[in-house]
Amino acid sequence: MGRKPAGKTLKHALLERLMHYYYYVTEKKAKNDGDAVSSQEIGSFLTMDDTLVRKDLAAIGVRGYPRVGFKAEEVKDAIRNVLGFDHTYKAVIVGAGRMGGALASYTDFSNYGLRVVAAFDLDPNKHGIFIGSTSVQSMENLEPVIEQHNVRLAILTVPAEPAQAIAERLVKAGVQAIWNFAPVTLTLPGDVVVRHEHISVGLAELAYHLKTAQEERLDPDEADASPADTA
Amino acid sequence: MGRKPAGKTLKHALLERLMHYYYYVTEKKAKNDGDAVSSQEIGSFLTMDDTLVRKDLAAIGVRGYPRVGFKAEEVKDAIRNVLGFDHTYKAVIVGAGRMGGALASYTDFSNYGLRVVAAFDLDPNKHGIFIGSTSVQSMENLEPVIEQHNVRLAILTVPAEPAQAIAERLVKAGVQAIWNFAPVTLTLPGDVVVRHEHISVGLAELAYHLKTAQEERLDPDEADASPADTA
DNA sequence: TAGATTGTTAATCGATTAACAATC
DNA sequence: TAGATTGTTAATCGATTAACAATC
Repeated sequence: MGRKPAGKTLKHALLERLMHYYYYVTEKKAKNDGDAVSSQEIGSFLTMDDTLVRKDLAAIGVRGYPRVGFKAEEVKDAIRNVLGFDHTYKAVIVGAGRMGGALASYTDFSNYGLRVVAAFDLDPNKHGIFIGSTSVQSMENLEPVIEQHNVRLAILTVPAEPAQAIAERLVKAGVQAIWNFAPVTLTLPGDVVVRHEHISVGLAELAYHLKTAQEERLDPDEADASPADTA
Repeated sequence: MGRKPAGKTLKHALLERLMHYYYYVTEKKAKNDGDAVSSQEIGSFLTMDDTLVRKDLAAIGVRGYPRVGFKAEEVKDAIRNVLGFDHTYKAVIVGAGRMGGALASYTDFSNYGLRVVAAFDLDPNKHGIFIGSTSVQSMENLEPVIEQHNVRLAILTVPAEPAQAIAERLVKAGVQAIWNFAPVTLTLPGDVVVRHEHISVGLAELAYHLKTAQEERLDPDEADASPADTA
């Protein structure tokens, strides 16, 4: 499973919160709404404790100013820095379906350093068409392109069935991180970073909350009952 | 902010784990790979403790069989049941861009009870085109359609700028849950369920891990140093 | 039966929050 | 200065894991 890094690695939840701070500060700057933010301001916007905001910012080395707050610019820079937005990450997209196309065209990603250098699809009918600004190639070229461009990141937007096999091929060719949109859980060596973007999880969660809200409306006093059917 | 439900509501992390279990059992059944699963088997596949798996399943009312494990079918049914996959959730999509199109065409969602009844876009040029199996309508029809179909769920795939205003319009028209793909954090009344699908968070996280891995390779002994620049 | 696996209580761990002193 | 806000230590809370008895 590869050795664990020495406890330095920032945790998922923290990274996610940092992104929320980043959005907030960026929007604030766009609105020209002063150049200082207080931890309380961020906290109440995101409905979280202001102490946690201060801790998080301290963890990435941002210092605040008593009586003033944090400089928006400094917060932004520190997050960019820690998350590596100023590096450029070359990536390939495998799977030129609608999701692949949507991601390839998402220009916003370039703000975060992503540069899609090639796209591939199993289906020969797709070869030559453009998604984003790259044309789709045959899977035969996968390994040569990855090696030539020294690509370390792959975006996987194929159907469930071929996903595992393609992921293994990507890793063998040198890819170190996979952003997986296929609805399967990939099994890969421990030193490969995998992010499962199981989009249905979001849907399931919303559906669950809708259902729960409705049931509470129907019988408000059952709110404490076991979630399983009583039958 | 609306009253808090009485502690019954399942937590985000648990729901996410349930989905992973669901994928696993579903794939296992597809492979015709026996009809019992042990907590250990699931745990080692997902690299998590088997006790947690048992706790989670207990929490949704599934009982295992000593010496056997859990019946795959029962696990699947319980999860479907708790997450409400057998309900049908009518939804509208607002924003017929690429992401909207990709989601509208994602037939997999029907497994989870989603039924897209209409799609809207601000751009008149898009009106009449099809995404998935629904044609795109003018935003003028938003409120009437929501009311007529009694829609409670909206998928928001518009750009950042109009997102907040449209979300408010949706809520006013009766929508109770919003699945937000716009890269902004929406501010809405506390009884509206919002799921922010900030796709860039995934990218940021991968980029961060890639960067960290690379730095460790460059100077393996600095692995404990402060994440902030030393300069 | 013996042995594997569940179910559950108790112990541990980590993350969040509360309290408050330090700072400008 | 007085007062607002940070920075940090200590207390709390909740989630995960360890241990082990119950079960078939």
